[in-house]
Amino acid sequence: MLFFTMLSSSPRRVSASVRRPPQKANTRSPAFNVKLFLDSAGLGRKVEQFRGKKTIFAQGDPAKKVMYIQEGGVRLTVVNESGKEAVVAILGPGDFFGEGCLAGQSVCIATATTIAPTTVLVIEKNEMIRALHEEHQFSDRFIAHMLARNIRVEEDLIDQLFNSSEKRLARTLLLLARYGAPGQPQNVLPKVSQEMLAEMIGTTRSRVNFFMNKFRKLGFIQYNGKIQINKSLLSVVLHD
Amino acid sequence: MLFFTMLSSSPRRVSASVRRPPQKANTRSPAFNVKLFLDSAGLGRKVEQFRGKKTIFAQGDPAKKVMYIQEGGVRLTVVNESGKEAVVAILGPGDFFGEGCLAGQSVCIATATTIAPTTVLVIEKNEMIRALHEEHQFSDRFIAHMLARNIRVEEDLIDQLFNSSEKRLARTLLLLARYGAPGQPQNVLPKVSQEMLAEMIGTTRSRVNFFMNKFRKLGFIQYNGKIQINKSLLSVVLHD
DNA sequence: CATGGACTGTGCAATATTGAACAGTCAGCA
DNA sequence: TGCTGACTGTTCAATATTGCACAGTCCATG
Repeated sequence: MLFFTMLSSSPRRVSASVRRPPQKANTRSPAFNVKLFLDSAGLGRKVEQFRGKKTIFAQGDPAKKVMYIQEGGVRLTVVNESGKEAVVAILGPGDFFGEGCLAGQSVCIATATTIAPTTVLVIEKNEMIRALHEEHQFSDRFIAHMLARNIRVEEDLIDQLFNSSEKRLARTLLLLARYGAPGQPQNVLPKVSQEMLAEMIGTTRSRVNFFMNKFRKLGFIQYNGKIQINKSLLSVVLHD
Repeated sequence: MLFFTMLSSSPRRVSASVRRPPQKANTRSPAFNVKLFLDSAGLGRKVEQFRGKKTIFAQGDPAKKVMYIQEGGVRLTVVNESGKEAVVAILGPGDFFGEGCLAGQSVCIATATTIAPTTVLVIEKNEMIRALHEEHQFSDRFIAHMLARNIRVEEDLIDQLFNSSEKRLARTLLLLARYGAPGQPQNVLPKVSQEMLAEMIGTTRSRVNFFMNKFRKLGFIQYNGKIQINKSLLSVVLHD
């Protein structure tokens, strides 16, 4: 599961992607266990574990490995020349990342940071290429991942092109609600600061604060400590 | 080659993607000819040709086929509830599209329109899945395509998150210059209207007009009939 | 030649968005 | 207890952006 914990608020951030619920990626090939496959193929011997918020790789690092998330969550961010930061994706168990190197990218375009206790399998680029070429099930699985990932990024792009920050905020709140906070009713959000929300939808805290208060006045959300949303009312925002 | 011709200007459009030069996609697996492969595998028997601007499939149509562009160019667009239109991608020879159905999408999320005389191979979803599973070279090729496509969309997303419309315009002009107009020096752009530019970068014609005139005053571009750009000066805009 | 269609150039009022500042709340901690 | 850090609430002025409307240019076509 993902926990949206606070980050050291060094650079401003903007973002666009909220991970869809993990089952999407996980149930695509229910009969195929990537971890088992990698083990038996002699790959994925290398397992790395991270506690808390650690950097797995940073923007600009040489790109030579593909990662597979076994457990936990990872955020991919990119920074501007001016120090602004954008969250490109938030990934969970069953997702690959760092696969850009397969397409010839020699350096990482993004920084990968864990956002929860996380276990990843590390696969060398060359091993990955070989496995993709030789192992049907594995390449099927990877293709499924890329297709899903692509759809996700495209949705984010379309969201940015079409929607006002008000709608993007409403959409993000609804997406976050699908995770729920651990042990809370389904309409309670995991802990997220307004600044984090601003990063996630690609705007400023000012704006988020403005809309959060607006939504509150209109009864779309309530909060004191926990953020609760009224899904049906919030959905209305999305459709004008 | 791509020609940026005018469209009937029915709905307003916003967009984000300018196709990178075709060689990128085409040289990835120089030894492998998708057309030949599909022929020999008994796939791709179905070839469709389009002259001028035709709709290959429309948003909302049932999604059952994957297309492979042999020749020409295709634009993918999405429309809003409010009739606004976004150009999600502009594709050329060697690109696949409609591959969303492989990930379980039952209807097309985008409309595919040809923007030049175009030939596409049509592959049934089931045939595609089989070929991907069984033919190494074909799945390699497809993975390469998906990786490249993904990087492209991510770049567009990052561009939207970070950049002002002024920078996006500058970036788009530079990208367009890489095509060049047929038979013109490399700094002459293919024919594009300001409205089209607005669609491509996700803003309004007002804005584009404003910046085009600004760029002209500053000597970054000239035009009368043909748009010429000064690459080095325009690049400066990108880096503040 | 006259017309209509498709663009560009302009201007402008109505909004939307940014960026920064400052006070107030709350929890953990020396 | 008093501090500090991390948030939220609330301002506000400076810009940026949208959405029109209207005139002027160019070009193909009847």
